Amino acid sequence: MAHMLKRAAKEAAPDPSRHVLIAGPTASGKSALALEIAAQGGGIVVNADAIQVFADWRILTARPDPQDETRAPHALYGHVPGDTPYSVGAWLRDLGPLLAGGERLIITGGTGLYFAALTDGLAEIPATPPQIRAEAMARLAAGEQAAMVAELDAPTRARIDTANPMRVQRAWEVLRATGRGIAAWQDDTPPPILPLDRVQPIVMDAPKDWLTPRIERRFDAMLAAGALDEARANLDGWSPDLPSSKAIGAAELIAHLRGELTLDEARERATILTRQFAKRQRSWFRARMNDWPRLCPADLAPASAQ
RNA sequence: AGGGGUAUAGCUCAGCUGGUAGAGCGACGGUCUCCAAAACCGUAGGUCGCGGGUUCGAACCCUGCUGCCCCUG
Repeated sequence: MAHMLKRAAKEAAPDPSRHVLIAGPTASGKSALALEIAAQGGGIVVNADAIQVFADWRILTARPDPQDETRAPHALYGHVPGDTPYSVGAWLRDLGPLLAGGERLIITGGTGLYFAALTDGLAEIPATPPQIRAEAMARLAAGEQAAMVAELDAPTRARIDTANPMRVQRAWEVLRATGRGIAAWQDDTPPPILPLDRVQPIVMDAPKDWLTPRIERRFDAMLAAGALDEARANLDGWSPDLPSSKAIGAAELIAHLRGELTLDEARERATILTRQFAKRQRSWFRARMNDWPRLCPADLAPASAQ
């Protein structure tokens, strides 16, 4: 099996001078492939996952472990405190110095939006002042979504999903903070930092029936690796509003420690959420990365491996 | 064994005085240019435990049976 991985790495990323992009759903074996590619051609493994950037919940978010980190340099993993807001824009900015460093990057993760920002570009919109975002969230909480939609400029209103509070909030705060509609900003999106034709992209095409049991096994492996101790360490002062609290399973493990869920219930809930998340990832990859070379991880990893 | 209760979607349950069924969760599909492991949209699925009866018409009323729960022995 290991030689299958070696061969796949060689075929997927034959040019050691070019950056590699590895996208794939959770638990699809991206990290193993990234490490193999690094072993063959060198490079820094760079995180492209919105939640693995956070320092807390290392085990639960399946970040590379210390042993993995001895096999290749890693970047943008766990470099943000769990209570600090983060976003695609922040990630692109963090990526800048790495790209300027000249070393080959192996950008690996499951956040489709991050890859889209990288290969398609991201509108350069000034950061929203915290007070304006707070106002937007307060109005949404007050049930004023329809009114906020009505306040948007027409092009933006036509473009965004007005039923989606997150999108309404974003569009509203951009208009409010900059005086210009988000649609106009997006129309001025600069060229991408890494056009697809300058990198070696790979998307893991993991069959659902192969992935589901892996997701379940991985959650048990996380528990065995100390996920509950991690939850215990995060218990004091934990809040669902913290940026890192979006890690799947965090709320469930905390609830279990508080005696609100049995461990089995927490496990059941967390694995369901993970499967649903993987489905959303596959939707994105199918729709937006159709032109990326596909790699079926079922062909190169033994079913028992995690 | 006797008394009482209950049986409706994969799961938990709604369904007023009879007009052939709904929700939440799950499942499945999709959307998404700055909270994206987020948020949102859509679809499917039920011989209403089984049989008989009353009625123009039964998930609902009557009756027999079966399963489960509680109480008493």
